[in-house]
Amino acid sequence: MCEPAELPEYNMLFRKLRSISPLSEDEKHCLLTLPLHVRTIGPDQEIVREGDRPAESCLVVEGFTCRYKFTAEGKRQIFSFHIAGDVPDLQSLHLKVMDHSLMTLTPCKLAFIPHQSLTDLMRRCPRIADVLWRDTLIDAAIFREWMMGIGRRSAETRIAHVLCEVLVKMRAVGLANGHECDLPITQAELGDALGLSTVHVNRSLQELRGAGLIEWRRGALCVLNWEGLKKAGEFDPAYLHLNAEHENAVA
Amino acid sequence: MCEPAELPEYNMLFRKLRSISPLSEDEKHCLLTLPLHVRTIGPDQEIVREGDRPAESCLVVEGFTCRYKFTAEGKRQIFSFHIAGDVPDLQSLHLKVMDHSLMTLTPCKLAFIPHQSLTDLMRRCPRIADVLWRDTLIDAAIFREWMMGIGRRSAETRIAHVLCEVLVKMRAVGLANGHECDLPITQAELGDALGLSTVHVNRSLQELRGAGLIEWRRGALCVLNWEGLKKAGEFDPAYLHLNAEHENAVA
DNA sequence: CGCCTATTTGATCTGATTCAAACAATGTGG
DNA sequence: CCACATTGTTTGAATCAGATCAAATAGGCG
Repeated sequence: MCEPAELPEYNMLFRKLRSISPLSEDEKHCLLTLPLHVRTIGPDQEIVREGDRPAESCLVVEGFTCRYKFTAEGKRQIFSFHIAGDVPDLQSLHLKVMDHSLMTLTPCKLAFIPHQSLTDLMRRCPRIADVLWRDTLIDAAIFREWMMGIGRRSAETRIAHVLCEVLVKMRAVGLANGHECDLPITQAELGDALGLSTVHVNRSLQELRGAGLIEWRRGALCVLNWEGLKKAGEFDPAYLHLNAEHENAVA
Repeated sequence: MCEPAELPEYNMLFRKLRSISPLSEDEKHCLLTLPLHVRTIGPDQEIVREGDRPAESCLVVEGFTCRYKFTAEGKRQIFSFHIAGDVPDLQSLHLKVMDHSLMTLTPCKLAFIPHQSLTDLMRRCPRIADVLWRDTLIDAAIFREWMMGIGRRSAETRIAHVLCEVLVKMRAVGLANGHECDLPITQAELGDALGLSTVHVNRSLQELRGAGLIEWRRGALCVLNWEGLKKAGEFDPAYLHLNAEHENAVA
């Protein structure tokens, strides 16, 4: 048996929160009191469904998940991708009924946290409440950035942008080495996130590859020219509001 | 001189918060202790600019405002419209640097609230902190809904949807009579919000008018066929998470 | 090997953009 | 009260980014 602090579920949560706000030792210890129920789940599984009233929130410990919803005509819009450390349905703490669904994209290890435990934690440690609120606000900032992309930017720019975003987020929680990270999602999923058809995602990716900006094979993204990709994606990480003080801070 | 409770600034804030969560008399009185500095401002004026570090948040008392940002190529994306009762930059409480700008669309009466006062209020009255957090989460839900529209719905559907949204929000704070409300924005602004060109907004509006769903002249929107417009916009108000208990609750 | 899923390519079509110009409404100063 | 400027709406025509349809190729895996 190992110490709570070493368990990957606590570790990822800690890394995530530290990436958006400095945490004291006290606050770190506070986090370790959270009861987490870990569950392993396959790819393409629903975690929470639109209309549900969850009594717990889910921390991603391993794998990739996404939020999404379907149009009346059956078209899917993906609202966000989530990586280890994220708590994609934290909002259900204050919005009781889910207005969208949550699913795994890859096999995942998820840790479920009862809302009651979160409420207790935040009462004992108001600073953590602030950090969690901040996290939901950053979520909203990312939605805005995606809106901007979908509404006003070209397919190629959009794709470059989201690739930058994923890499920076992965780096912030220590899941990237250099300019490489896992990205085990399909082009169709990327299309559903960016409001593009699979075919067009494919052709735009070829442009980015052709320009020597990226490689992306077997679920691994490798950015060959970071400055070039940033420029192609009009990417400025300010909207991610990352904690500049900590070691994994972005370039 | 009139009682604080009757001043429109306190009244609109109260109505807004009540529209998303029940408020006790105590909490209502708590709100009245907030120091507000009211200012009147013309149309098309910047309130806060991307990069700013505001020390206060702004409550819309009268008029319409919007959040927005420009692409590298100078295209504007509007992220949200804000009506009386909204506090569009509440988030600056936890995200110090603005990642987008805020401007008036019409002449406005704005009430500025120092962050410190908000922090004090929330310490004294944690329920209000919860309601404000909830408000920022509803904001995010609206972003998701707009993303869905921009990414996956036709121009006509998008427009119908946002018109439904505005009417419901106006009704929730008592600013609509029946199926009519003010909507003093231009078609160009609507286009920037929905990722459409002005020309296409115009033609799509003609469809909606032709179908007998709406009238929209001289800054006033009149919905002639609510059920029809809801259907045309695939509109389901669940994502607005309005407080069903209170009198102005939606049909 | 054979199956299933993901990527890639080609051809065609279309919703929406762009450009350009006319028209309507509102406001302003003389 | 009217000429004129300004801003917003409307119309028409040409064009294009991206969708759709259809089929071929390539990986991964039991």
